[in-house]
Amino acid sequence: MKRINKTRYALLGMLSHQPMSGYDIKKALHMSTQYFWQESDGQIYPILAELLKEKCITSLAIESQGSRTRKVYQISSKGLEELKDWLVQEVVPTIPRNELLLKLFFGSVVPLEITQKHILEHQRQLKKRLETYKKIDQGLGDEKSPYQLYWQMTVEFGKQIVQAQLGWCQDALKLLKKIEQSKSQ
Amino acid sequence: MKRINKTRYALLGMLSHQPMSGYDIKKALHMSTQYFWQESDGQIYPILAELLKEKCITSLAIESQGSRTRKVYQISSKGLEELKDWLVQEVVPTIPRNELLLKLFFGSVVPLEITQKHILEHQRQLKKRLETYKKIDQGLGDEKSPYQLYWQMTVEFGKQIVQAQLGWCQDALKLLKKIEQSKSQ
DNA sequence: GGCCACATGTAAGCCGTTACATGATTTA
DNA sequence: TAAATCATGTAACGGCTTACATGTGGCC
Repeated sequence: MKRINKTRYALLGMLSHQPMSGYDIKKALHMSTQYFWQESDGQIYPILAELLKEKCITSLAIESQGSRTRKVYQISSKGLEELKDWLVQEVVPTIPRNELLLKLFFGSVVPLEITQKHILEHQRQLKKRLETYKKIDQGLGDEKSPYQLYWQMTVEFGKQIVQAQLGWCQDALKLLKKIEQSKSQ
Repeated sequence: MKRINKTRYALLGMLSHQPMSGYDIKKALHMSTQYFWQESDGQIYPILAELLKEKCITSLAIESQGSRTRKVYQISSKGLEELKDWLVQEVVPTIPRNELLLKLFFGSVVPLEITQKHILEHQRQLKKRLETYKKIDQGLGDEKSPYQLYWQMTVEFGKQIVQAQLGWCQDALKLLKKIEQSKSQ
């Protein structure tokens, strides 16, 4: 089974919302999908060039100010078809690696406090993330453009996951404390 | 910042529990960490050889039956130190990509039913996964070896996450149905 | 003047999966 | 006798990150 480059679709997808430059896409991804999809420079620019060559996108404008250029791209009908073809295909399930859980799994090798620290740090980050979600929610406001609704759904997903993890953190910390006490006796 | 090969630590970690062959490790990973850490053949065998050369593990036994050989490895004190060094280091937070959410995010590009189908399929898989967790729980039973407790914690994590996602699936499906009805009027 | 954001790109190189190669043993 | 499991390995290749390279414009 050939692996497909999903970056293509992330780029096409963003351009399906509105014409943008590579830099714009990067920023937009950071704003909206930061917790489930990121792209790096090393991917964005080369693949954008590829898409242009394949006529999946067209160069809408090249704005120049001095030696500073800005290339704005627009999705073409061919690109839109390709995007749709991918969107209707079944999601290929993949198991992401979780380093925290791997360290936890081998927790018996190190002192209990190490695991405790990892969980506390995770908890801290989760709380920060919840704040970000709240800000996004406010930004989304009551507008209901067709794609803001779908955005909202992904944010809701993130919130649920984070809250579940926060719950787990509490339980795990409690359990560790209990073990700690039973050992010190 | 150099990227470090975490497969090393997954292998060392498994060997810290007990001596095993590459094939054993693969099976053990599948049994215990399948939902947050997997390794493929193409990684396991070469890295096992590397670890042996660096004396982080030793070859405990080479059992042969005909032309079928089985190499059992044991972690060395050097390997154990390396494992511990990694375990105490802070977890580097990484955002895993989520293809389901990406397709959802671009949901406005395709008919509503497509998104519905993706979520239903996800729901189906989550339910299957819950069953697996229950089986693992039964297998873990009441034994309390030092590392089974940590295993339990990772299983608990998985269960929480899955349940949160199942809740989200219901909400999302309800929302989609509402939109569907308001459109058909 | 210095820092940050804007803006586009290239190159190196690891990481990891997939497919290939090989063959024995057990089980239905 | 066919299929599944046991068992170890290699090769190809793509994906992706990181670091490098370069320069402008605005703000404090």
